[in-house]
This record gives sequence, structure tokens and C-alpha cells, in this order.
Amino acid sequence: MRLSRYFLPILRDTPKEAEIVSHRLMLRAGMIRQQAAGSYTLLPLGLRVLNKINAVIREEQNRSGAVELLMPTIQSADLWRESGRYDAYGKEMLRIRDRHDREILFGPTNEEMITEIFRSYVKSYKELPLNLYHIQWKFRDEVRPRFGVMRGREFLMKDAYSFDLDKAGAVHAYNKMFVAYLRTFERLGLKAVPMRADTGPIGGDLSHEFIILASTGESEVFCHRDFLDFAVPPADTNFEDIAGLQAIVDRWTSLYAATSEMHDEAAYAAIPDASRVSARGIEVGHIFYFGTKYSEPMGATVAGPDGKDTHVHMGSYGIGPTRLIAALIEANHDEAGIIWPDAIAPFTVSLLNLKTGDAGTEAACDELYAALTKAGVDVLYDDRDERPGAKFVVNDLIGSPWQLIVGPKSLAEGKIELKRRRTGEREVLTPAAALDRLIGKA
RNA sequence: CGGAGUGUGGCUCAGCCUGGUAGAGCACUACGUUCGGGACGUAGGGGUCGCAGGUUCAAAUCCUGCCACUCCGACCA
Repeated sequence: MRLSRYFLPILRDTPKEAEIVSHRLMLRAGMIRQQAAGSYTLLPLGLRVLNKINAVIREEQNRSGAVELLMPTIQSADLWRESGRYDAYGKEMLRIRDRHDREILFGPTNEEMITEIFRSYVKSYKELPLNLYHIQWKFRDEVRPRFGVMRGREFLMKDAYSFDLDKAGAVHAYNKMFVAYLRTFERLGLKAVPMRADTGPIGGDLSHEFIILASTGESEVFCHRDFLDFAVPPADTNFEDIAGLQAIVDRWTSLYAATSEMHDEAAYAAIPDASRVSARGIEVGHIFYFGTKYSEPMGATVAGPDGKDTHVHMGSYGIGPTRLIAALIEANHDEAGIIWPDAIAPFTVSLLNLKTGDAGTEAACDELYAALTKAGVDVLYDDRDERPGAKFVVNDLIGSPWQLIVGPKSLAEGKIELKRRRTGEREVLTPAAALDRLIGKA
């Protein structure tokens, strides 16, 4: 992408409403625009990051055996009356009437709808286990939206729903998601710790929140330090190995970890001083097992091996991709701006032409741009007619992991500069050598 | 929902207390000079001061009501 042809509305000053660093940087880097309280447009740069996060989430969901579909954002009130949640959900649900005066709502979650889909098609235990997920916009009319996309009212959520014949099957489904989540956050470059959690309005008796530690986190968390060094299950983990998965989950739940709502002061006090971690955290995922809470009232049954109809055991599993963008920035930035992990950077390489209009640098940049693009590397070519300083500042702000700097001085010696954003390390090398480095890594 | 605060060109803000022709910096347009860490000069364009009432000869400024947004607390991917 040529920056001169892109839509990247950089802000020089920080808008005054933004208090936390991720919100400030997202506004300054032209990633989001606020439209109302808790409601944001994702500008092109922000959307690129979101798409990359979603791609990682999809790969790991699919790897675990979940199947993607896409449900609508608008749901009927009647569906929610079946579970009893239309009245129970309260003011956070945005309730609307259509032209026929029918009561509808903007979905805050999809347990009812997925249960309706499941019950109308699945009749036999032989079709289980089943896990269906989608990545869709949710609306929750929060009392107090804040911190940009960290707590918005309209936000994207990956929500998965599992169906099993009995509790044992459902626990295995839960464990699959548990492991998929560990892998997802690891691939995004985040240290996430699963913590015992309250189940809230979703209901159920087995639940974990995945929390990343950050000083700006909304929740207070307590855990054992060893969690931070646990190895994440590898890509070739066998998700069908019931005992194997259980062993992984047992290990990851063997030490103390809880949010303040579930905090047990005595258990925490039993941890040796040096191993206690008390910090702020950002909730980036939440998984629940809730048995037949929805399948019973909504009549979701399958015939078991004995021919009798049984209510299915369900679980639901959520990740907030829009919140993850903010969480990633909280975890990856410095004074100059964002430092994207390679896996989710909107652009892997920023190509800086320090002297627009110079025949030599333009020819060199055009060649590099073509070669990188051909190799499938996401490159942002800063071809604007700006002074070098302005280009350095903007490209540091938007945080591409690599900067390829082409200036007349070094080019006179046939060299260009390759800068690593995270460390600031610079290497002077030939264009061909730089390409080898970047394409080899991609 | 309780508490605090803010609304003035695209952005950051001054002006308000003490009413009298709407300002600055950045950004934008044109021209010139500049060019390795947010350049400079000259000349321009752009705001019915959140909205509605009221007081007054006169309201960005004073009064009343409303709306929007932000922050702190209680609640939540």
C-alpha cells in the first residue's frame, strides 16, 4: 500500500477524552473514530489489525474442531422469552420495535439463537459432539462505556457454543476451548492466565476468565507467579485425547489464580511470598459450562444410545477481538507509539523514501516495494512528499515491526537501512540482503 | 445509577470571572525556499462559540432547562 493513496488520518495531538495509552494511540494512529459513547468506526489501519486477530482466532477454533457459521445481530424477543432471559437480562439489552411493532433486540450474546438452530436440526447423539461459533457484533448497553474499544457498547465477539450428550462430554468440549484459548493468546503474543470466574448472567458452575496482566486492567487479580512461565500446548496437540487435554487443563488450573470476585484470601496467603502476584488484569476471554440451563427450557434434546431423548449439555466460549486490539497495544508500546507483534501488525514493513522526487531513492523504493508485495509481505510504502523527520515519527507511531529506510546518502554507497521497531536496532545493508531478511522471515 | 468535570474552525486550547466587531498554534490551499527524527516565509480558506429559552440597547461571556461526551465509584467479552 502506498501511503499517499491510503486513508490514514494521523492525529498530532492527543484528543482530550482519551485517558489510557491504548485509546490514545489508537486515536493518534488513525485506527478508530468514536461515533457515540462506546461505539467506534474501525478505520483502515484498525480493521487490518482486527482482521489479523480474527484470522488467528479462526485458525485455533478450527484446529480444535469448532465449526464457523454466522448468526444475525438482531434477534426476536420471543426467542429470549423461551429461556426466561428476556425479562432477566435487564437494561444492558438494547430492546427495539420494528415497523410491525414486534419486539426485537440487538443481541448481547447468542445462547438462545444457537440452541434454536441446534434443536431444529440435531436429533441424535451420533451427531455429537458439536461446537459452533461465529464472530459477530454484539451490543450491550453498558452503564459506563470507557477506555475506547476496551469497554465499548458495540463490540466484536467470537462466541462458540458446544453441545454434548452428557457432562463428561461437555467437560471435554470445555477443555478443548481452554486449550484453544491458551494457544490463541500465545500466538497473539500475550501472556494469558486462566482464572476461576463468576458465571454472571450466562449461568453455570464451571467457568474461567482468561486474563492478561496490565496496569490499566479493569479487574484486580491474584495468581501464582509460576503461571507466567507455563509452556503453552503445541500446535499438534491432539484435541480428541480426552485424558491428555484434561491433564493440560489440570496443570493450568493447579495453582491459585482468581479475580477479585472469586478471591480467596486464605488460599492466596498460603502461596509463598515470592510467588504471589497481585496485579490488574484485562479480561480477554471467558469460557462457561452451564449444562442444561438452555437446553431444558428450550427443548434441545437428542436421542441417546438407549433411544431416549436427553437434554444436551452446553457450554459457551467468548473472546473479544476488538478489546484484544486495545489489550495488545497496552502490552506493546513505547513513548513513540505502538510496537506490533509480527503476527498481527497491520503492516509488517514500513518502507520509507526519505527523499521523494529523487530518482535514485524512488527507483530503489519501487523495486523493494514490488519485490515485497510479490512475496506477500504487507508493506506500507511511505511515498509522501514529507521531510524525513515526519516520516520517522508517523511510522514509529503506527508501529510496523520493520522499517526499511531508503535515503540518498546510504544509497550512494548502494546501501539501505533496516530498522527493528521494537529494539531500535539498525542495520545497514544492500537492498538484496534486506529483501532476503524480510522475505525469509515472512 | 451516585459523584466530579468538559462542550469555542478538523485537532489542542485561549477568551467567560469583569457582556461591546470570535482568537492562537497545529492541520488545510497556493507560491517560494528547505529536506536523515514532526522545517520556514508570504498570501489565503474555514467557526450562527452543544441546543433551546430568558435577561439586556448588546450574550461565547450572565440566568434557567435540556442534550452530548469524559473521568472516579458500584456492575460487565
